[in-house]
Amino acid sequence: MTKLPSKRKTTAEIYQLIRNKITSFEMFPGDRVTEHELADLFEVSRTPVREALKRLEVEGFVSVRPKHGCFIRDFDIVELAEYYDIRIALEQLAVEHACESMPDKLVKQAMEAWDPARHDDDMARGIDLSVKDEAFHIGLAEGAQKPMLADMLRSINNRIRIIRRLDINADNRSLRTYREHFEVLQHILNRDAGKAKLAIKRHILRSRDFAKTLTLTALAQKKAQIRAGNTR
Amino acid sequence: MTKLPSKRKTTAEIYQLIRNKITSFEMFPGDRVTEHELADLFEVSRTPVREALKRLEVEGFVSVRPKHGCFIRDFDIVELAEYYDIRIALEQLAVEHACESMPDKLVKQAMEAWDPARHDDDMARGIDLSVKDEAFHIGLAEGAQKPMLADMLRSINNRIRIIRRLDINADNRSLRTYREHFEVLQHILNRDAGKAKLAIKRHILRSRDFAKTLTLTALAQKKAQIRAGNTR
DNA sequence: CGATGCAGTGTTGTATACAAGCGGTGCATG
DNA sequence: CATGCACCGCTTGTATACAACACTGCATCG
Repeated sequence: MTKLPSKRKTTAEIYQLIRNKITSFEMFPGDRVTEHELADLFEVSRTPVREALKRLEVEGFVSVRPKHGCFIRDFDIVELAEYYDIRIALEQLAVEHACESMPDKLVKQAMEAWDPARHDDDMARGIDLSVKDEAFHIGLAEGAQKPMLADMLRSINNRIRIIRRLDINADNRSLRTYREHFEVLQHILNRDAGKAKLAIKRHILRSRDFAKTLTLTALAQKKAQIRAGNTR
Repeated sequence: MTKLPSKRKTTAEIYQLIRNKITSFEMFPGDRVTEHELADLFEVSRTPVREALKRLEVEGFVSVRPKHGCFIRDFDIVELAEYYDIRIALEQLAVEHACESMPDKLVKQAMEAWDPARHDDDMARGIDLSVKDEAFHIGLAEGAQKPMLADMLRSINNRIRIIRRLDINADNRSLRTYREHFEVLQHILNRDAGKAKLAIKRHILRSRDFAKTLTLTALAQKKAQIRAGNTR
């Protein structure tokens, strides 16, 4: 977040900036913003703001009411659960295909990366676990050579991130993640689709429960904060 | 396609127009178009064309290379198969949830609509089967009260339609569609998730094979046409 | 003869000006 | 006092002008 002497910003940058403002709770669900405000704020014209908002709209971050304004979309925990359900279905499919066609070499590479023995070292080196985690799940679909499936998982992750705004880093669940990922990979290496599918399902279910509680507490905290210092 | 005396067109209309040009093979995969061309063609400014293209890009119809132009996206049959696989996974999920929570009333309504006895009558009345078919599949997810799942199915259908450009109407498979849909609904009414999932899987697999051959022949025909009257 | 620099042209990216539509406010009227 | 209606401001939708950049082709130099 260094503030370089305001060079001309591009649409992609505006998109990121707004997205950050939403996910970091700087803009709260239900808030209304206008294209003009954002344009002034970022010191660009309305055009790139508009394009960024369009993109954010299809991704579900905001909804723009014609001639009226742009609203930060609300979300609910039911929606989150639904997305995790969908993830289970899709990732079981990915794992199944991976058992059939993911090359041993790739599987072994992934196993190295997720060897539980590496956990402490990774943590010490400040690896961003949320990024690594996402790469794992997408990687299964890509390893199975299902690019469209991978795309779809990416877009679901985008939407989940809207809801689950916290990163997975600072929790005590990280070692468990290594173990669970490693287990899935072992089953894939053994070409045991049944076990692999079960393992990935259990893993995602656990992530879901974890994400749910985490989100609820964070949201409650934020709401309390706002209620306390009602400076808007 | 009536050509009203060119009233001012809106972004949504431009979107539809371009989309039609693509799906009807008026623009062929690999073709390059510029925003300016399209703007002139439709007699609007570049702005709405640009927005329409952005939308078409996220939906996979075109890909715009920065500062270079906009290209009609190519596709391949492997991609099609992958989407059908994904559909199987998602629709099995939808059916499973439908068995749990879709109200009897909705199921019976759908059964009425898909009663094989109705087939001839529907055909005589010129019902658009492709629309009705899509409504069935989406309807299962909606009936199970999984709006996000329904959304996802919609977007997959969009992408499948890019590839499978022909409508399902003029074929000899329509009665079979009625029977297969009816069977799925029967299982849902009986709350037999196992059988329902199997039935929907078989149904989609059959659609897939059908779509594949249909697309291949249509594409071949079109290519032959172009090769014959090479008027570009 | 080949490679490389360089300018020209065409395309998208961005800024700005103008049009159109919706909502709210305030006034007039019953 | 309630209600309808007109006007005004604010917001998005569209048009146009300008900027920046990538590719192409040619000329020039090794």
